[in-house]
Amino acid sequence: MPKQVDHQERRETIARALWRVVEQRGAAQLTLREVAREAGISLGQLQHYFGTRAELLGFATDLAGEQSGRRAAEALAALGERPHPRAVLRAMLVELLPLRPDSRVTSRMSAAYVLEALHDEEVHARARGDLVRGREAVERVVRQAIADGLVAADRDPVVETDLLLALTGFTTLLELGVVGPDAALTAVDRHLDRLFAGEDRPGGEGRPGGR
Amino acid sequence: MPKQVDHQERRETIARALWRVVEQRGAAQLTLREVAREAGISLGQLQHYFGTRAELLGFATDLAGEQSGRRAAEALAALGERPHPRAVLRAMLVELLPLRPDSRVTSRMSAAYVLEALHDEEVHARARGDLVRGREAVERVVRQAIADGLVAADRDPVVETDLLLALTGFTTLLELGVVGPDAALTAVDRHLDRLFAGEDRPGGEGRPGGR
DNA sequence: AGCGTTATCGGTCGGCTGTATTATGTCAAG
DNA sequence: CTTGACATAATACAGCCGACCGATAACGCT
Repeated sequence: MPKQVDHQERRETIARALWRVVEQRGAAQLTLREVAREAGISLGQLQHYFGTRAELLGFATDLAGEQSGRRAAEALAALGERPHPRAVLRAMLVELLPLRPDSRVTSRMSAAYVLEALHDEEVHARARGDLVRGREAVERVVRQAIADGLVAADRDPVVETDLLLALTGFTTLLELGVVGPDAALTAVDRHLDRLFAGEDRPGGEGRPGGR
Repeated sequence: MPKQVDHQERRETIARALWRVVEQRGAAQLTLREVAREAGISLGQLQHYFGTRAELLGFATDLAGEQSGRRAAEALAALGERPHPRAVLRAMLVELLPLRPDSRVTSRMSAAYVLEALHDEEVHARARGDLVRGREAVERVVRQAIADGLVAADRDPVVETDLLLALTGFTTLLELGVVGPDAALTAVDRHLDRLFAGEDRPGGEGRPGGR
């Protein structure tokens, strides 16, 4: 069946098989043969589309990044024309947390990616660049919210941005089942409550949510 | 020199060599031969003390956990007889973040550990158990602080505990150099400020700290 | 002094890895 | 119908892995 084949589509199929391997079997089992088996193709065929292992890894991580970005953009678009900054920040955070299958895959991919980045100069630079860019996007929203009077003026935008990004620490807690999705979302909402509350509602209504 | 040898000490020496390998070369390079080279011993000798790779890994991670716990206990002891709960929580959080060489090692160890835990039933149970126990310790401090009136009574101890633990999300930001140690500490302090401030000081004095 | 125990080493084994090479099959254009 | 480019498969290969083994030597004890 070697009729002309859509290379890009083939490569994406293989990359998705790689994601499944990483998610289900772990980064240690990430071998060319395992990916080929998961994709239902032969090793030789895989190598026909990716000459080297590094090329496959780069393509798969890039695709995961794009996919994650696309989902974030869709979530933001669903918020309407001029969404409340609080909703924007919430959507960004929710997308980063492994709450739904889609974001769980990319979350695990980037976890393995970060771990490798600690010992690879080039990967480190790319991972750092991605994160810095994300940070800037969050900080812009925070600054605008302060300028619009939605967040108290004495809040330091740098500190608030850092605290928001640090909430991705829920990832570990969620993956290990220490907290449930509802508890994580409740905590995120409380944090956003306080960020946007000025001083009128420092606490919360106290719904019984949690864990 | 086969004079009688302190087995426990030998095993700890080897475990520390393993830590160095994980920290400097990465979890992917974690092989028996590499550890033996780092420890300056032969592969055969290493296997004399650890019959299997899994045994070595278990011992090394256990030791890392104990070490981390010991450092946390020391930090707490240094706070004096009846320390302020705020200082207790701060010390716990600081110990979890990769700010000093010691805690950076254990931080990376546990990062690799968590990543493997996602696909290994037994490792998952142990990692989860450790984290759950840590969570309970934090929640006890939070509840006591509320009972003592140091934290506003309308704060949900579960939510506050989750938010505190989520601050470990700074780990990734720190390791990739997206934020500096000073920025992370500033943000942690601000969060604790607000937790212990009731409603009199919802903001902060606004020192120029950061990044 | 002699013997059992412990420590250390080097080598070997089967297995798995990423990569490369070769062979076979399939299609479209000249 | 031939030719050549593409698709797929099968296999080879060199390297590293964890596990295992036997030889050797230094001690502790009797």
